[in-house]
Amino acid sequence: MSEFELKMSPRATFECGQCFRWNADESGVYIGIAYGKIARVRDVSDGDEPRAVLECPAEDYEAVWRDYFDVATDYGAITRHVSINPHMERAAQFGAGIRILRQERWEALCSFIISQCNNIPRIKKIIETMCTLFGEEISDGRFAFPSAERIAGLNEGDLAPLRSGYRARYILKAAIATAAGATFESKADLLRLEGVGEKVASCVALFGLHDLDAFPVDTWMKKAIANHFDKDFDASIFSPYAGLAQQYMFYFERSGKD
DNA sequence: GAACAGGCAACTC
DNA sequence: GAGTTGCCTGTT
Repeated sequence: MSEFELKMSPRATFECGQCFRWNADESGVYIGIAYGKIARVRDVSDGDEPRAVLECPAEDYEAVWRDYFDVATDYGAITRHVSINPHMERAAQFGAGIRILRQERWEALCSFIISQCNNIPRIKKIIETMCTLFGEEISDGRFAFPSAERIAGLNEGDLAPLRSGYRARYILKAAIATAAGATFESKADLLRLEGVGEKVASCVALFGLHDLDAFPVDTWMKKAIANHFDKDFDASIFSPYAGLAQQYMFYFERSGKD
């Protein structure tokens, strides 16, 4: 096992609503699974700069985590770009150390289909059940996210234990399209899927395609916009990094620290 | 028991 | 094209 330092805040990154498979243990260390690999991340910040240590096999860092945690992007520069007014400066301060994870496309698509009209604990529960039932076991009791091919071979009855309700049909359709080799390169591509509307497509574009200009608007974002911007608000004021602005706004609004 | 929840699609005017 | 409603399920 090796250790790698990351300039990020685990809490801000994992609790800002972008991912569902990172959970803190009793000592506050986050354990997560992505791309079929498992890792631990702990906060080691001492002063202003958010810092974390990632524990994983060295080969996994090269193969998966370096890109996943987006270490090559200069977040200082793009944070300054979106800090266009005092409110955004405060939001960016509060969310300091947020990184937009480069998640797997299929996992992001499936996860955000499940997210519609659902709260985070329930979304996590459905996803974990799905992984346990259909994912590959990668270590004791820990499962990878199931492949689109595996899900595409199931039917609605197979998905019934997830209790995902009417979303089950959307999950299957997305899995079949993905397994059949459909390429989702943009939000417009995603919008053609049944059960994928503006909000879900924006989330998948931002978190699964790393389109940093995607700007998902849910009820929290509607509140944030209403509270802090004019009626003629347009996310393009943050372009081409509206997605990072969205994460800061969302995380800050939900914190109630405003 | 009814309303609601971090949405979508199909339908109405 | 703006507004309304049904949809599964779990929680309040």
